[in-house]
Amino acid sequence: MLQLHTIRENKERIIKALKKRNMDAEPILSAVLDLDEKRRSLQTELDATLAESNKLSKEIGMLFKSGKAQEANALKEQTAGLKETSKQLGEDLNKAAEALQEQLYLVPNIPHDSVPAGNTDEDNEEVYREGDIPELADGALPHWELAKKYDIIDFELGVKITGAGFPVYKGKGARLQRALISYFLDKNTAAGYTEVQLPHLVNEASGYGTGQLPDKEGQMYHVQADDLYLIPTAEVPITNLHRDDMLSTAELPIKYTGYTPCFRREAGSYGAHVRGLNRLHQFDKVEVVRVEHPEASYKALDEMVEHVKSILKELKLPYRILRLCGGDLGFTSALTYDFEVFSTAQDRWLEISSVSNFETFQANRLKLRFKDENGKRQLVHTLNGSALALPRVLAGILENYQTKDGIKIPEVLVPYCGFDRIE
RNA sequence: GGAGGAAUGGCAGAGUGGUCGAAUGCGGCAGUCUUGAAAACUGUUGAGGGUCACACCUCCGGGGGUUCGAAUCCCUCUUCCUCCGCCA
Repeated sequence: MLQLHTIRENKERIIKALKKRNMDAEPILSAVLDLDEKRRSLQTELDATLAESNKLSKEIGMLFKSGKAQEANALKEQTAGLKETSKQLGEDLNKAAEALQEQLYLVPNIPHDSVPAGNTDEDNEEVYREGDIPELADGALPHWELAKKYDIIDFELGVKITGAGFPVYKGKGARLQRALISYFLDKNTAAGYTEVQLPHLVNEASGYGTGQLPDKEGQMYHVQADDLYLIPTAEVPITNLHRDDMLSTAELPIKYTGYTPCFRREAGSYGAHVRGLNRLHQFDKVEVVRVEHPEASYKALDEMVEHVKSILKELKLPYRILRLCGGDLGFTSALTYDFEVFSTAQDRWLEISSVSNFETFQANRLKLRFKDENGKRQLVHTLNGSALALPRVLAGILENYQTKDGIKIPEVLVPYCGFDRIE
């Protein structure tokens, strides 16, 4: 959520920046500013009315104390009208504030200057590429075939016990998955991130805090009986750890890493591109989250990018980094880098990490602030990234490391797996 | 799940209808003293809105109500504690 004063002072600049998202923000920003003005004038009016009745109440109190009951009772009659007025103003004020909030929730974050214009993922800008794309022998298989061949992931069993998009990992498949989680967590904690284990269900306030609500309500699983949501990413519980906090500069930066399953309804997406592990309703992910001083946040973003690079390098997977264009940029993000590994057998790139700076967008919703060097309260910047998302990394490993008679395990994972081949 | 109790400023803890946004202690900040530090002493110190700055308004877990007036009374929700039951 953007801050009102930012909109008041930078309307034209914001409109221009939001054009990168292919959005004409003029109407909504004007509506926001109108509602803001309305809200404030109602507030002023209400304040004046309340000040008047407060004054009268005090007088009445003093009169009673000094035994002048009659005069007091006479004053009482004067308060009736004020009461009526303030009640009405209060209602109007609430309505205006609600309408304002509603509009404000619809405004996406302002893209960073470096965000390229563009409409779709085809307009994303490749900024880095590393690793050789292996030449596979004839008969190389996509991972869902490999999964079947070596009996390491069973999609049909998942369908039986739950539904499509809930795979069952078996034997060395399950072990490899667990190995990846441990390896990622070890890498992240070595880089200074504090490991946390989190609830996999969150309440409504948390959903609003990180921006999944209200705009992405349909993408989360909702447990109606208790009004809780299954987390779509660890970002939600982690970032909300600091909701409503007032931090000191000494506490910054805060760095967390956490492994959780992630649940996404992904309603309406079916077809060839979602086969196998490519898109699931439940998947595992290790996330990193940072809470930063505003002046340090872009340096932090670069650090996160370098960190993810170091992991992919160790796994020896061919990957590229994209700077997302305005049209592809997430609602809450100011700047996002996507990491994609090349899936040899599918001959396409698979997104395995997304690293973003949200600047103050989430912090404003979260009321997550700190006292700066001058003792002034400021919103922090929040950032997060996957390090890494499991299924597509697994797909990449299976496909890129396959040989005629088995799948090799990347060297760094062998100690975690306890085996070096899947046959 | 049942029965009781509680929720107040960074923390602890007073306050049961009228200058209470809230005593007191601790902590924080500033100063005096000191070569420096500690101790002691003095002052200062909640948040949000609003204003150039004041004024002013709101906030004592959330929501609603009674009253001229609510931290204080009533209803309701949430959370925590104690006891009982159940349980990995």
